[in-house]
Amino acid sequence: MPETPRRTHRLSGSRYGNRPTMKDVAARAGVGLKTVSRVVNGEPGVTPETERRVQESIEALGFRRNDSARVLRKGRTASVGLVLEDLADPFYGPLSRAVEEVARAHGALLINGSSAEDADREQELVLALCARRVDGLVVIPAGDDHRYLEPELRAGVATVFVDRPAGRIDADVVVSDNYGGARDGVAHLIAHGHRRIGFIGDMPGIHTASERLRGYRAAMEDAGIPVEDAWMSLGVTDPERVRRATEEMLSRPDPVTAVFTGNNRVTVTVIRVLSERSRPVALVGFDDIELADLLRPGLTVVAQDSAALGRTAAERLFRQLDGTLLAPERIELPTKLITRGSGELPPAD
Amino acid sequence: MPETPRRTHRLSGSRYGNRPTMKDVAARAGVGLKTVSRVVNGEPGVTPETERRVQESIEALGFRRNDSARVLRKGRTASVGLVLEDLADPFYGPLSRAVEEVARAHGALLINGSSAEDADREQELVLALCARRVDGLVVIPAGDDHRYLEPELRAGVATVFVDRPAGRIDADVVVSDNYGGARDGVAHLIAHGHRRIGFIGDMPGIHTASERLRGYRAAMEDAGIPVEDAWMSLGVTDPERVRRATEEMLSRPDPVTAVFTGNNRVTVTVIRVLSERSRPVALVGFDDIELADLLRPGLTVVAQDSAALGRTAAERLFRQLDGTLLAPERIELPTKLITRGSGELPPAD
DNA sequence: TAGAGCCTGGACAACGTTGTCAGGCTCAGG
DNA sequence: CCTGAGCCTGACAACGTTGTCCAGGCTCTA
Repeated sequence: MPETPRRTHRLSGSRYGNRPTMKDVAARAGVGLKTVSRVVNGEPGVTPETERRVQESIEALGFRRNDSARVLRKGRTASVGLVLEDLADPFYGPLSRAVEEVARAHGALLINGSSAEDADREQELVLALCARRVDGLVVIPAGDDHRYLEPELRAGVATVFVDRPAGRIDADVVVSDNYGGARDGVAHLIAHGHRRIGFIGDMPGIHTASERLRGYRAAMEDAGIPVEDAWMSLGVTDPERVRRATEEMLSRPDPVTAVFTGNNRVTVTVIRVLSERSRPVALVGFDDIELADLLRPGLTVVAQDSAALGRTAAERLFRQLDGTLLAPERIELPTKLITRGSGELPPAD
Repeated sequence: MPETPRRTHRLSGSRYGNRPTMKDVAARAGVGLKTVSRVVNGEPGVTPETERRVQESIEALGFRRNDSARVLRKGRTASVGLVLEDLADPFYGPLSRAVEEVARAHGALLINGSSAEDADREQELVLALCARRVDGLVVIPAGDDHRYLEPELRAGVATVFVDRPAGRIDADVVVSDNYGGARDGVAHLIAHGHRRIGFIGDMPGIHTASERLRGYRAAMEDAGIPVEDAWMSLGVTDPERVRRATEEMLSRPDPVTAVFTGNNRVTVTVIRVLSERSRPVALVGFDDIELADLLRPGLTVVAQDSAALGRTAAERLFRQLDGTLLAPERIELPTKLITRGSGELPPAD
């Protein structure tokens, strides 16, 4: 990481960090160093009069305790790290916020970083957080090998993986029921008379994607419908390619009459494609989308509760820190089918 | 803040934080402490052979440098703080991500917190970040008095306010052209023949809200249209009340034929109300919304570029840290009118 | 009035790292 | 063989805080 060595000063001559310390406060108040510490931390054993003098001194100097030093001494940082894929994705906003709320309730701050779906960057971020000695880590994995975390786990850094399981280590995991959700969603389409159903999802290397694909296959098999390869498009996620994939499925001599989309980004693009066509095509998407109810037809989705994922993970994290928790566990949260119209369209054969 | 005093241990007897230090690494490798430091920091002056031994030792022990100690020594934390209103709001996701990207380019981590639109909580968060000695702060203000930051500014903590100006202190500010954007949006409605135009926005105490209201009034005045009080609904933001306010405007003997909404949350609710009515009502909203193009009619908006706000602020922050920057400045980013249909509906008189 | 016990305050070490500085080694040149 | 230059290496202090421990002064009682 690039350092910034040179630094001209914004203020006259004073060094950066030339901030008042407890020593300065003590000198000004005419008390000992430790007395200031006691006042700052609300410890007992200080006369009201002394306390007043110290407080006045703190105000006057604009003193703020240096938590780096405190952490060094105490061993706990009262901060937790969150590594996710992309904060700008509407799926992660509520998740992050939920983690933050739980952290706040435990008096901890949240440091977060986006891995941009890159395993190396994930590791770099996680290790940077560990170097800062966060008390705990919530990780939405990008990579599939997390053995690099072994020393941290051994050292007692609380760790919870969310949305996707950890790779090659034994750790707490909180995930949605991707398999069951997808199966239900596809079964819903089948129940409305569809037999030729397309699936557009992410690379099967991604755990959530492969689980959803598995759910799709299971629903089809349950209904005794053989799946044709041409109905599935995997690893396709950028808008242009999703568009092409969708159009191909719809232009076959035997076109699909319904589509199941594997995540919110894919869903959005497919909606665009379908909205340009006259023949109605049924659609169920994985992940809810804002305004889904305002589309015509309304969008039927398999919704996962991203805030609940974050909350559950964070609560588990702090239970690890309490020592309340023993063995790593895998928690699966249910998904919910929300019908709004697009999934209930009959096949246009 | 509540501390968690008790703590049972996850691992056998070892204290938490009983992690290897440079001293341990040094002992195992049979070298001096400082030599380890040199290897860890890539400083020159270490024999390849010595370096190898040290590296081996680091691997074996799972050593990670303790950045708290490092920070204490060096004075810089290589982290910046971001305080915003609510990470779960789609407006802030891209903003936060943009700040993170710039920080990353400068080798810094991002710590963020949500103020939940509460001035006390904002201050609490900001001071917590200062206690951690973040190098810089990006703040989306909830409160309107930031004099509590004076000691930090004096101490050289880089600070940039975004989206709304700072209160009672002199600091860098990056905002959208709320006034101009609203004026353009309303003028757009007027240009399409509307004269009775409603405005639904947040409390005028919020800077962005009052600026947008000012823009509304200006556009009306420019067109020589006297504004009636009943056309304006201020400080109304929760869905139920927005709904009522909208319905009242539309049910008057002289109903409004168009509505200008002051932020994305209001817009969404108004869309819902309008979609239930048969008579078409024109709508222009402040802030873009995902899928706005898929609605029928498409939603016309005054869009601000939240990522650009974040990027601009963060870049300015690091220029402060470079010492490149001198006087605090106010930067205004333009907004963009995106026409998609709802704003071009003619008045249904 | 003296002694016991309590309350307040402060001196000191320690946390893990980095900057400074000096010592020891090697090697070339005289 | 000696000297000096140059390269590695490590001892030590310092960063700002908190935990431990002790001293001094006070109050209260016998």
